[in-house]
Amino acid sequence: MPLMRARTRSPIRRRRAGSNAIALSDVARAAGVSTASVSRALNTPELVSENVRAAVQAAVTRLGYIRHSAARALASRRSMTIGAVVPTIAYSIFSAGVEAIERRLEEAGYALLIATSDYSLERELRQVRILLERGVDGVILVGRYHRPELARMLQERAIPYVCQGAYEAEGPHPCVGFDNHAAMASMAEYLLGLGHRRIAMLAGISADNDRVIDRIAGARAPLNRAGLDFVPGGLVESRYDVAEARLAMKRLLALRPRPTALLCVNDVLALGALFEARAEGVAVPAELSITGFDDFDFARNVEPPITTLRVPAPEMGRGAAEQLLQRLMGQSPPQATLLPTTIIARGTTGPAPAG
Amino acid sequence: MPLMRARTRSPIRRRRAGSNAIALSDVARAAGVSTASVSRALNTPELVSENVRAAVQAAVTRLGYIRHSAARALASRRSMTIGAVVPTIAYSIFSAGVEAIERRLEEAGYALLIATSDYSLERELRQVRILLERGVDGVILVGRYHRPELARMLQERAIPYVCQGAYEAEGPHPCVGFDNHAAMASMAEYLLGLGHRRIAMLAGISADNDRVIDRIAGARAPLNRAGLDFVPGGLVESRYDVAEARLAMKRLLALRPRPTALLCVNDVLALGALFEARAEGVAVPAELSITGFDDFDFARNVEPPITTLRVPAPEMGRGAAEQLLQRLMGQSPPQATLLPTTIIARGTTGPAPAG
DNA sequence: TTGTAGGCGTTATCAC
DNA sequence: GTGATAACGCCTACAA
Repeated sequence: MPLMRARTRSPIRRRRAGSNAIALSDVARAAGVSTASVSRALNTPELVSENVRAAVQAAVTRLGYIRHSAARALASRRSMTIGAVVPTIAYSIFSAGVEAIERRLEEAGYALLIATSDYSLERELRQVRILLERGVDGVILVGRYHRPELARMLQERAIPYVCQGAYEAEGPHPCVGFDNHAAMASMAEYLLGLGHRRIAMLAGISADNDRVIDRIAGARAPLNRAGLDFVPGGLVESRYDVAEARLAMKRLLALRPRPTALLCVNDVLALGALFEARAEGVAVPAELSITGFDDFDFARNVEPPITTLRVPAPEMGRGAAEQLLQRLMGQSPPQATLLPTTIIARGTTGPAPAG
Repeated sequence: MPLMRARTRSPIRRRRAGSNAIALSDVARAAGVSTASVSRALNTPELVSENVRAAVQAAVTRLGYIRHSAARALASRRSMTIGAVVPTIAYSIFSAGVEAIERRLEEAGYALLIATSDYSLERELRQVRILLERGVDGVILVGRYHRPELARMLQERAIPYVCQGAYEAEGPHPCVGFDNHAAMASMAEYLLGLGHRRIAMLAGISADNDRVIDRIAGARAPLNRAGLDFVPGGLVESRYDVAEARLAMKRLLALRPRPTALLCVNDVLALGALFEARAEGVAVPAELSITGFDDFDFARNVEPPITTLRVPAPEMGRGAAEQLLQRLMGQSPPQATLLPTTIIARGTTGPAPAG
């Protein structure tokens, strides 16, 4: 009996440093009930008598007890935490989405761990690994493209996930979003309808980015159907930054003959294009029509207000959270949810100039 | 020996549902070492032999082991998680700060739990309570004003915290930021120096918001020294939203005689003011000078570019994270860190019109 | 409805 | 440098 020996040798009970915080057992003692009852009173009050509930409640407030979620997570095998990986939160479309996710999760008692991928799928994968270490119960991603290991890791651990901001009816990933291809196609058709034939495109960096790729292809489709394409040299990529967009726009404005219309992949790019056009003395929309994408705050307030396409960012965030919560409760929501987008015609577009 | 009895009764070892994931003990078995050695190989590799390190490493990758941070948190009494409460992440100044915080924390192996207060101190307090339940090791807040219970809760649990975006040399809270009063005072002096005497102010909602209050007082100070004040009816509050700012600006433009200069509490408000002025045909800066605050992306790109005051948002975020990390490592960084701001004179300000 | 007690996956203490 | 093994604070199957 080596155990006895050990006990005999060091009769003083071993204690780890710094366990000073009030624990559930302290509440139990104060309330004169068992720890199980305290746990139940806190988590499933309907399973406990009125007396116990009141006593526990009183003890909790008196002692200022705060639950220890690491211990809960360990024992219950659920962390009540969701992870989200977004490209950046510095662009209002994403931050609006994240805020919506957070609000919905908060209602359900979940916390949100946010990580940024900086538009890199490799970094996205690393971030998901970190989120898994953190024991998230579910994951929210952006877009259709992901490293194959990512889904594998998630599926192996049976961690539900939802991709937001894109839509793919038959795709491998659950998603809630809109059809980027169709949306941009409708914008291109709108320009064609205005009589434009010389059309250019200011895109984001397409590497790793399905939304950009879909939007470029979406713009091209109706052009091709009309026997057209972007003007030669008329497809330029730029980071999502007004200053960079202006630089890219410089190149587009140097094309001869100049395009009469420009499709931008988002509103930041459109804003940069608009500023640069104005600085170069190019009249918008008289000489050049410009379209945005997203409908962020400033789109409607610049002069002229930007014609753009409203993207349902908060609805997507809320929808993604909702779908994840349903999965977490064992339900089977639809694999893909399609949200609508609308073209908002404002002041930066007009009929193609004559000639 | 009741234990023996129990064992005899149910000889099959009890197993909780779903403990399917690979645990550290699995790695230990695979590597042929003890769990203690695995733990050491992972956390303090310098304390184990090369052999053990290699064997553990191999087993980890072969099994696809991922650490269980709840268990780590429980055993080590540190969650390696920091909480941050910001008013909103939908405004680029805050999202830039949050991104900077996140980057620095990531380097140090900490995760960031983000919560929003929506500019309410009450909600901020609730969010901190939730963060404490989550077992955060430290907290980052915004501003000087907080509910007294907040600091008490944090101090009771010895959770370090830092307030960001404001500066108070002798204040009760550790902080890293700049002096809102002084910054806005310098802007007011700048306008006085341009000869303006009829000055108005477009402020944010001042309730619960020390930054707004400090900036209003800061603007007033040099005016008062010059025997002036805002023009009657010339102090208006608005939410941080371009549309709302335009509404507020309408009232300011209706004042007679009209102010010749307007101090805005941030760039969003300045942008709204600028748009509204233009819509009303008021020439900026010929008839009216407008100043912003923050220097967000669009400030330099609108036409005319906005005169504003650069706020070191990423530096504050990084600095706050840094200071917290130091506290977590048992160091004692300065209680208050002051960061510089600079006026950036651009196109929305000019000399006061004659007469 | 309530209590008992084992186990969740790690870390850290102790002994070697 | 390494191994054995008590905690860590809570949840929950089971028994009463």
